[in-house]
Amino acid sequence: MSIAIAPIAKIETLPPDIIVKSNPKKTLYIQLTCMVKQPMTTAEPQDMIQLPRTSESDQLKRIRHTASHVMAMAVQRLFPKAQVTIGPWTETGFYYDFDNPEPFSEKDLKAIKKEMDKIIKQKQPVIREEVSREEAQRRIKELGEPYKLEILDDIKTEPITIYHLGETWWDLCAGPHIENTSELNPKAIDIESVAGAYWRGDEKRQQLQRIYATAWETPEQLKEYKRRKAEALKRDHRKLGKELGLFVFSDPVGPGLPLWTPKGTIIRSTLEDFLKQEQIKRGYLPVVTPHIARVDLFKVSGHWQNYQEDMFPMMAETPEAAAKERGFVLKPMNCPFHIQIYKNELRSYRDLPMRLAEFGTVYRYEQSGELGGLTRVRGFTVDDSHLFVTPDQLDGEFLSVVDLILEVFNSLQLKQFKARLSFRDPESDKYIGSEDAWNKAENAIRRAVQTLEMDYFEAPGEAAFYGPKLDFIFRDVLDREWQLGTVQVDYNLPERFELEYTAEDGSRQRPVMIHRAPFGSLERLIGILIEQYAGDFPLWLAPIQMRLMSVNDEFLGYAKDVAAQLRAVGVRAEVDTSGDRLGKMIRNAEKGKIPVMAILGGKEVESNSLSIRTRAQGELGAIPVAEVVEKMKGAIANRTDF
RNA sequence: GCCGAUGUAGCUCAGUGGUAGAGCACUCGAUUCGUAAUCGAGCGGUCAGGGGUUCAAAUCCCCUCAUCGGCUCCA
Repeated sequence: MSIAIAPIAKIETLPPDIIVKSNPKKTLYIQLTCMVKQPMTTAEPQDMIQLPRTSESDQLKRIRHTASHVMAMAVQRLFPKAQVTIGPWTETGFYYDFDNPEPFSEKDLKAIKKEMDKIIKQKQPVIREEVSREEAQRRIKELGEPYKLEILDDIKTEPITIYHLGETWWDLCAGPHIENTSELNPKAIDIESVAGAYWRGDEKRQQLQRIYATAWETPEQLKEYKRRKAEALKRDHRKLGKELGLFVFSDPVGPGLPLWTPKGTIIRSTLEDFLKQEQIKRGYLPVVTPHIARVDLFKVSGHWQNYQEDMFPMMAETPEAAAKERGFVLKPMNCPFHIQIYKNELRSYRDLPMRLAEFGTVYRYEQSGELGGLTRVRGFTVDDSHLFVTPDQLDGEFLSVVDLILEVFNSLQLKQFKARLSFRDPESDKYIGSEDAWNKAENAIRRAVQTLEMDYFEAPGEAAFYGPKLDFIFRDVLDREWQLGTVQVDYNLPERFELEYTAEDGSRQRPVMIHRAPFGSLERLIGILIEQYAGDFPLWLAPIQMRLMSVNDEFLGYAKDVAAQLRAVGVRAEVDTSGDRLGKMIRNAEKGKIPVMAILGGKEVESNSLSIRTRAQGELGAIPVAEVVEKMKGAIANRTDF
């Protein structure tokens, strides 16, 4: 079979992520992300000052390596009991992890910065030395720093390089460094924050104190970096969501359980309607399933065994039932429900592919420290669909799902993302199913991204326990990465639930499942969208699309009349009846980020027109009402601007 | 879950042991106004919740809850 894939609109991937994580498991991930096929550039606004990225600037690497040593030296001068561990650069700065009996306070950070400035002024030379493994071990033992011994064990090559800072302080380091601390500018360095971090990223091990800091070539770069950070904070979806009244969290309801206000709900349902339309075009079938089910359902799927800790506790009618694990649970996934619908009838190959789709709300008991805004919540809605396909249909269906997802991103102007092939970790035993099934599934995904000529990277160990995934990763304003869309190939759940269809020759065959969600989570998507648009939703998504303002209340009747005409054709229009002066009404509409404003007075009433002002373009002058109605209708339908 | 910080009116915030404040929002009154803030008055608080110290606690101490920054986790 062949499938038509629409040409993919220009897609920019995020630049490779080279932030070094303390978790050794993630080292591989870091290296692989560097291998994105074509290095892409970030869409930088026309800023006066270009900020270099550490990964692209040898000089910044040197500055940050040395600055981290200066910081570690300062800490050990002020806190003699502090042990040093690792201190890598990141894309925007560097950090250093210390084992200190007491956590560092804000005051300590200031003192550390002062001490750093002192060290820099002392013009300490940075001297590279190569030593043998034995010599390195001897010196570490002399110092009494056990963490360094562990680090040494990880360094596989010889000789071992040591960097000295002045006469007494040194650290294991691969470099490169600058030659003298006098090359650092204290005014281009800043200590930012302190946080706990586990040694080697392992929560069972010692928790260290991580100090985050940043260092630049010039004070101007530091200033610009801080300006951008402050700028980014303004578009934080938690801040904008509150200001624009899109959603709220309420203590009595509980953490991680967002309440959607009317304005936020309009955005939600508009997104839902948009995707439902796309799905109808592609032969999806709508289903609805309940929020709870017997725990047994999730025992068959394996979720109970794998994720019991992360599910809301089971509801049982009696203590006896609870003891026997007989009860109901809030669903953490929709797939077992859709599987039951599939199983309700004996399916023929003629029924396949069968694409069951639902906006299904799931509940997961996320760790308290993980909750945050809309990006990580305990109750969220997945634009979930499960495709039951014959093995022959797998490739074609997979491609058409990815095509849909890219189409969705394109419509939402989500242009920057990374495509991650989340495969199994060959070392781990948490995965169910046969080697053969996994290979088939992983190859299907690889074939798809290669057919589509997408930029992608492979991430071993990131697969779901039942199958590999193609994940679409986006960044928030604080540069944190979040998974939105996902497509998963699954041979295992059909096996566990004993799914079948009757083939052409009359034999019983097992279907393959594709799990897919373009949005991933409606909550997370809207969080990302708010930040992406900085609250300025495109016209078709804007909760209020037009506000009409009368220069005085003499013409309110006309305003209400026109608003009714607009609403009659599906435009979300409203009238400002506050009685405020025009300037104030405009200010309020601008602050509310309403895309189109219509001002009217005697002149407009006389000519049956509206004076249009858009947020994007400002004053457009008087336009006849009929034309405004048509333009609004057209722009909303075509998802364009007024 | 772990480390740290924070929690005062609907919102943004001031108030370091001695009578709870400001701006905006809201309500009322006046103003009828042409492209980002008209003027005036009024309403509004168990200072997150609970316990303790003190003659006296928003303020000091303890516990709980929530939020924020990290770490860990993420079907």
